Amino acid sequence: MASPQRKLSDADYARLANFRYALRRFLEFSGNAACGEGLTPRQHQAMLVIRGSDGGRASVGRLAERLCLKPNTAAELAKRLETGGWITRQSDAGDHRIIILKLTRSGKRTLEKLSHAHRRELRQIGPEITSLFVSLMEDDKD
Amino acid sequence: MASPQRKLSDADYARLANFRYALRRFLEFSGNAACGEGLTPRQHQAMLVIRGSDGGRASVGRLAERLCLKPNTAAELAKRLETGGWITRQSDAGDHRIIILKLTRSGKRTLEKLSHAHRRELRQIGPEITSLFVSLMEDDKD
DNA sequence: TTGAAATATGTCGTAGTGCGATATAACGCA
DNA sequence: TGCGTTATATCGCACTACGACATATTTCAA
Repeated sequence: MASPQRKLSDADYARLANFRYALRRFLEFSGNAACGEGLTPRQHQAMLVIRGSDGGRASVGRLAERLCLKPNTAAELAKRLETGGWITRQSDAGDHRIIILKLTRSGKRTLEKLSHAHRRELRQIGPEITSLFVSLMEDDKD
Repeated sequence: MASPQRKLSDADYARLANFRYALRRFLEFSGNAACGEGLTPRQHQAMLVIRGSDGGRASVGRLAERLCLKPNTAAELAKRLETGGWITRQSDAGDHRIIILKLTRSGKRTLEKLSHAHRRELRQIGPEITSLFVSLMEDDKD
C-alpha cells in the first residue's frame, strides 16, 4: 500500500493533468453551447441552479452559494439575467428581504435546449471521466 | 426507452445542477489550495500541464491547447510564471520559434504539495462524482 | 536560392467578471 | 422601541482572456 506522502510519479502527474484537461474540455463545450444561445457561461449556470432548485425558484443567496460566488456578485448576475429577459425577480411574500428568481418562458425554452445538449455530452464523456477517477483512486503501479 | 428529445423532468435538472455544483466545489477547493501557495488557479493548472507533459516540459502552444486558451494568453501566463520563479523559459534547440517551459526546483516542490492535496480531495469526491455520472447515464425513472 | 505562406510566440488595448467595501432595507428578539 | 443580523444592491478596482496586430523563424515550391 502506498503511503499518502510517497513521491508522486510521472504517471501520477499525467493522470491529474489528464483529468483537469477532460474537465476543461467539458467546461469549454458548455461555455460554447451557452454562448450559442446568447448567454454567458455564468448566466447559463445560474439558470440551471434556478431550474434545479425546489419549485424551480431560488433566492439570490442560494444562487450565490450554489455558484460559489459572493452574494453581491450573484445579485449582479441576477440583474443581468432579468435585463436579458431570462428570469423574473420578485420579492418573497413572507420575507421582503429575499428576492425570488424564476425562469421566464423563453428562459425555460433555452435552458431545456442547452440541458439536452449537456446530457448528451456528459453521456459521451462519462466513461472517460469515470475511468480517470478509477485510475486516480488506485495506488500507483509504476 | 426514453427518447432523446423527451421533456426533461425536475429530477433531470436537479441532477445536472448537482453535478455542476460538485464540479464547482472541486474547482473552488483547487483554487483555494493554489492561492494558499501564492499561485493563481491558472498558474497552478499551467504548472500541472508542464509537469504532466512528456519529459516534464511543454511549449507555450501545448500550454494553450491543454488549458483551452488562446496562444497569446498562454504566453502571458508563462511570462508571469517565470517572473514568479516557478518556471524557466528557454528556446528550443531544434526550432527557435518554440519556447520550452520547465518547472524550477521551487515550482516542483510547490506543485508536489498541491498535487498531494488534490489527489486526496479527488479520492474523497470520486464516489460522489461517479454516482452522479451513473445517474446521468440512466433513463429518467420518474 | 529566394520569397511567400505558415507557424510560434509576444505586445497592447479592451471588455467582462468577481470581489471588497459599503449602503439600504427588512427581519427578529430583548 | 432599538439594536444586531440577514438579504440584497451599488460602486470602484483588479485581474484575466481575448482580438488585433507585430515579430521571428521555419518550410516549401518555383
